[in-house]
Amino acid sequence: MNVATLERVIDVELRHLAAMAAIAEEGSFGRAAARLGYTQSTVSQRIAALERAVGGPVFDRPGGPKPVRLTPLGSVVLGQGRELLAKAEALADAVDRFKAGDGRIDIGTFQSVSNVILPSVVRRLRDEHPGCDIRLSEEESEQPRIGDLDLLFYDGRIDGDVEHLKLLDDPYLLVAGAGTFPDGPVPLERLDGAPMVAWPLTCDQSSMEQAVARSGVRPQIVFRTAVNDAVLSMVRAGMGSAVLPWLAIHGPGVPADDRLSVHELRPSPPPREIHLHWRAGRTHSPLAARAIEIAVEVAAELAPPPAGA
Amino acid sequence: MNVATLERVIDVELRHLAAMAAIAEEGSFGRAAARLGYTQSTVSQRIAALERAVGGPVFDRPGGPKPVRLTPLGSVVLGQGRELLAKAEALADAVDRFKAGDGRIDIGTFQSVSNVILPSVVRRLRDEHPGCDIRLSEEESEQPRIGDLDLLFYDGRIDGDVEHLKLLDDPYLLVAGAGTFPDGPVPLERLDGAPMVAWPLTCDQSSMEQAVARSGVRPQIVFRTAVNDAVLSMVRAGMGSAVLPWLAIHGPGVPADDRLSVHELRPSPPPREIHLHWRAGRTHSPLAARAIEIAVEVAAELAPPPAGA
DNA sequence: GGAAATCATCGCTTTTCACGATGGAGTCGC
DNA sequence: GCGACTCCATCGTGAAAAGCGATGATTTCC
Repeated sequence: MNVATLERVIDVELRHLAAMAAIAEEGSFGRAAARLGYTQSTVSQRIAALERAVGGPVFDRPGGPKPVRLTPLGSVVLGQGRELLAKAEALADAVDRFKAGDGRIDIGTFQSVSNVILPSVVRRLRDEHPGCDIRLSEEESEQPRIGDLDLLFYDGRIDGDVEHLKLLDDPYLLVAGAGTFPDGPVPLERLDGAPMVAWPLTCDQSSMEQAVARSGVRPQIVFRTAVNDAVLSMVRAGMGSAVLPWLAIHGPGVPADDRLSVHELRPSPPPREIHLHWRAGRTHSPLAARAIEIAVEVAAELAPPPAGA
Repeated sequence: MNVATLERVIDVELRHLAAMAAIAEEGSFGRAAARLGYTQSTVSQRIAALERAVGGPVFDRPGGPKPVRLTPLGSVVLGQGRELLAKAEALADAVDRFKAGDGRIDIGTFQSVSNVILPSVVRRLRDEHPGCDIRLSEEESEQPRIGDLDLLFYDGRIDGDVEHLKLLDDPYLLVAGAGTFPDGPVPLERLDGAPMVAWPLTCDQSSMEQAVARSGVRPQIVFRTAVNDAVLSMVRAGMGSAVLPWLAIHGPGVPADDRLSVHELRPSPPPREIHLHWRAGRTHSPLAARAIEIAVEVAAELAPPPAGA
């Protein structure tokens, strides 16, 4: 009960308890040693160390072929020790599961930007790791924050300590009601003063409109909505044309529609870049690492956006 | 995920986890080291060992004055690790409590033999160790078994692998209705053919009666009951006399009674010996060790039985 | 760009671990 | 009884690890 003893108690080690449990089950130091793959003398010393740590004998050794038996102190130690060993095994299991790719991943996405990529990523990730816990969050704030997210899809730069990977260039195209413009590329200046439908000024939309404005072209924005289908419907209805990224027009989930015609712009505004972000200097979980790989694959598999064509 | 890794996971040690927890709380290897009383290089190596064991980094070290941060793997390990540390602390507490004398003790007693000693023992033990868990069992079988009992009071020999300690000699005395015999010692042969009340033939009763019989004296047993008060009442009622141990007559709880007279017998049968038994070769719990001491004290404090007087 | 803070690494000493061999203690069978 | 057997403790040895102090590399802040 002195101080030395109290300090000693924390010196119990998992090996000691494992040896003790094996002995209690086998009834013999030697058999326990064989089971654990050690020699008898090693096991004997481990128990001696354990007994030093707890401050008293944990086994009575009758000698001869009689099995050793727990002392009352030994019962206390082993009772708690088994729980400790169970927790240790739980830790090992948790680590293994983690390394197998189970676990949780938090992915952020903003606006409807990444909705053509993220579903495929999620589907493949779930297929590979059925036990994983994928959480998506779509913050609608102007300035996205990476916060505690593992990964963040966004089409612009994030401030803060962030690394990023460009998934793809998504060029802007002009969508107009069929017959509004002749087939083929449309000169950008044709949009000056033209009625247009557009997304709100978030994400890359501002950059694109600023680029257009720098060319001296000032379209007349007659309606803004974040709902992509609404934009296309308005174009169909003749309310105006729209400049939209390739993915928003040809992406999965956008049906072909012969009431619309799509044109390149000359000169073309700089394409929207879709990036995948994560906090700098952070080690990825296997799940996050795989998610990045999958995102790259998915981006590459999308029909290659007409780079300069 | 290979075999080597799997084997490694059980190599996590409590010190590694303690270091990890301290670092996670302090945000720095160096401060954690100071808190734990080690040097920074030692803590650094402990974490390196832990990372080897779990197969990956548990902290991201941004470098410079930025605090280190858990990796996803680190979160998993620390989450489980804290539980492990809590269990280890629980083990230490349990050991300390055990050594302080808390815990459980199983005491066996048989017949009413020890009922004058045991209550005092229990009272003193509870006073010293309020948290202790004292369990008494009174088996009524002919042959007492020590089983899993820590201590067993009995007035005879126990077979099996048992050590014992003689608490006291309890001499037999003759109890008769006042006036049945003249004051002073009574010759044993006066009991030949005399009506007598007696205990059942358990414990030392058989030995005593056999000893009497070997002297050629054959009393007439007119009633047997294990209830001591009933024996005395029958003697008072004139049904006969009785040969009872000193404790059964003068023990606590037996009121003085001038309708009874007590005599020594000449020759006196061998005294009943009250023993305390425990399984041979077993280490006692502190509680059991103290109980033995107390039992000896209590036995000594009983008014000394008239040895030969 | 320099100062400060932080963790990793190296060389070194001390302690611990694990082994094989030996010895002492107890049990069982003849 | 008396040897054969089984069991655990201990000793000596070599390898591994813990712990320390000093040094170095990297990053942040001023």
